[in-house]
Amino acid sequence: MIALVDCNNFYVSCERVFNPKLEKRPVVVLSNNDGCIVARSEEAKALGIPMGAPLFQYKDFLDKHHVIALSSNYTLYGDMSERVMNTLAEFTPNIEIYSIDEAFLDLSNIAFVSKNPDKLFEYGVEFRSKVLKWTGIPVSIGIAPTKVLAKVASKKAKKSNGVWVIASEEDRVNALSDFPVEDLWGIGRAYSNFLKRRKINTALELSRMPESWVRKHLTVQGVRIVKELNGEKCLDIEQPIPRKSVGSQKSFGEPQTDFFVLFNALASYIDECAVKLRNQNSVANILGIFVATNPFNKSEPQYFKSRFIRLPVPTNFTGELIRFGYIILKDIFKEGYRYKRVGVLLTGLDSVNKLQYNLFDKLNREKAIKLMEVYDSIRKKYGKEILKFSAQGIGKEWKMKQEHLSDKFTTDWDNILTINIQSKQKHS
DNA sequence: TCTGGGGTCCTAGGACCC
DNA sequence: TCTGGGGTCCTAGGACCC
Repeated sequence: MIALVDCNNFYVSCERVFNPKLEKRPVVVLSNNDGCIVARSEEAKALGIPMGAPLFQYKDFLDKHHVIALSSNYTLYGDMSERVMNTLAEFTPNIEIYSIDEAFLDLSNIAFVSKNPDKLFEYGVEFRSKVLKWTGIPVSIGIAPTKVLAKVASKKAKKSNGVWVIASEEDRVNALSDFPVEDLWGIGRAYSNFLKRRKINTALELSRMPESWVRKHLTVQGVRIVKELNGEKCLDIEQPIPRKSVGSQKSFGEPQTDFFVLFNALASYIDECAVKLRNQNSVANILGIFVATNPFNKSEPQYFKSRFIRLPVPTNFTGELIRFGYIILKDIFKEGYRYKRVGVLLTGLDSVNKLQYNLFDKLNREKAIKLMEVYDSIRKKYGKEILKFSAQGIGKEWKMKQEHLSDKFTTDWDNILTINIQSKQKHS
């Protein structure tokens, strides 16, 4: 059996751990630049605030209903996620961290489960209360024979008491018969529109479609979903593998027109990516850069341009990547546009060990590697702001908007939580 | 005026290799 | 008149996930 553990309203729950005033009140967390609503408490969902709604369209509504809006604090969420995952890993080493707030667990090697196969629900309940106690984060747990069914079970769990088990054939048919097809893992908007046009509305109905039909219209991924819905395992608990690409793109707080402002931002994004490459011992063969205006602003001239190059030597050296980034940006940047975004994508990743050198290489690679080791260790110890490439600049023009940011409670000593105990009783 | 960011997988066509 | 087969890489687009 497989368990899917999914944190409830994760970003909101992280904020609530450190700010109890947010309990039982409608709370939303915003995307970068305070642009869209990307997480909602149950109270906020009950008010009918949709996922992904632009903040400016809902500002009045939020004020009217006293909804608290917070900027996203990824430093905090990342650290809280690690705590949750470490707690899960205490139960079984066979765990796949699927996203910042979700993990699949293989229950087959857990002694209690194999000894008491009929007590999965009780096991889930205990599991859930342990995670809550240890981390402060409420989770939902779905337990089933396949990943897709475990996903279904976890959604069911969210709407009941936090735990849902699909064990028998009867459980399976019951769970799928009223499960909307658009809520299935792997069925997005395009596919669900397509299926509904053909009167396939529930997961059970989809599970009964012939394989050839599914293959034709939903590709092999659809076939896997259907098989898993029928209890046939197609998707394994996966061990972490190195990423195949690393990218970074961010909207500016304000539109930018100056080449060097774009270049400063680009250099910063390249640095972020290069750090990720070094952390997983990868080098990139291909570097891609793009620039874009704001596609929502129909009244302004639009411009989007991207260009990819193959690097002469695969690399993860920030300085070298910035140098090539500059050349590409020079090439694709056009004067006279109000740019909203610049981005970088590094692909064709290889392991450092497979590195092929170039006969005409002028860079002292050994020195570059040592330099980056020092660079990374200093920044790890004293924070990312302590040391930068000059190309990143010191300007704040392009930085994103974060007007309602909470503190880094768990990762910065200066932000550690203080608690004022106020009591009327003197000897409490 | 204001609309996120970081990923994966699949398909299909064309260029090119031997 | 009749013109193969097996493969990779690249690009672009579309779908999906959180």
